Amino acid sequence: MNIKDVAEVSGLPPKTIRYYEEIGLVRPSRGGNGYRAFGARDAAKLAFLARARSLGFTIDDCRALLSLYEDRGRASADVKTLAEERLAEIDRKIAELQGLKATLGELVHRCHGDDRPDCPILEDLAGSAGQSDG
Amino acid sequence: MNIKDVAEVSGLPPKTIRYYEEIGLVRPSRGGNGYRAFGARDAAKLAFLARARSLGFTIDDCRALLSLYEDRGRASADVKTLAEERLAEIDRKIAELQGLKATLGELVHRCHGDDRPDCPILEDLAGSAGQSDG
DNA sequence: CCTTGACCTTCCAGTGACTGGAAGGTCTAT
DNA sequence: ATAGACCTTCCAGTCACTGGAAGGTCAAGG
Repeated sequence: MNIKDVAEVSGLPPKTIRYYEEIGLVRPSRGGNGYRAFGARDAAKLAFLARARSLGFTIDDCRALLSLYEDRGRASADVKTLAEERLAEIDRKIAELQGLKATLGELVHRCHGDDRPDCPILEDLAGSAGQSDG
Repeated sequence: MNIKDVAEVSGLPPKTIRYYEEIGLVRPSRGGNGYRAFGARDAAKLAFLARARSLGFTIDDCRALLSLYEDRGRASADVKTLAEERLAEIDRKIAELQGLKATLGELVHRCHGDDRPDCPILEDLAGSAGQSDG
């Protein structure tokens, strides 16, 4: 399999696959012409990576996950721990975004949004300072 | 005001303030010794930037917001539009994270997390491919 | 054999928004 | 004079790619 085929199978762009080789996530063999030659196991690994990345795991997580994935004697607890950490981070981000949404939503709600210059959004951004008209 | 003072007033680290100067967001004057000299208006501008960034506006948004902020004849509708776009993006991100959370949460829930190797999380990541034991 | 065009290769640079660190100048107090 | 806190610039790194240039390879068609 050349890189374009494995890209289609795995759902990752060729550029990303080359990058993953560069950082040591995959190690495809090479043909006599210098082309990368991907086997079914490479393809599976890349699909695994694509899925893990899409679930919000970092590249470092993926590295750990991959070695767990390939370790027949792994403990599922190790995987679960990683996933729980990711979950906690996702929760943190959601909470942060909801805070942002509340603040910004309130500001938008209070702004009449017409052709006059007075605007609660700018007033909030300016805070208590910078109200001079200099 | 030297950079450290304006950093304390605005809540932005000195490095970030230098960066903001580099990209043209602020233009502090300089003393005879080459030190940046920040006035009250610079401080207000930086505080404005800190607040806008913390609300999720990009640097480009901030640029637009700043020029609106300094334009006495602005239309509040322009500000509102920007804020609404940011709000929509926040909503998109929240939805995406909630999807992630649902999927990952379900996987975590189904993983017993003990010292045995079988793990629904890895099975999901692997998808239908790559189930060989080679 | 030659051309076309799709593929492949490597290498370099850029993204966003900083952040860290090195090397060196300035200020203030003692 | 010296210490230490501050300031300056410049370069490199972060994260995970992504774009593009320059050039090599392959398969099909004439």
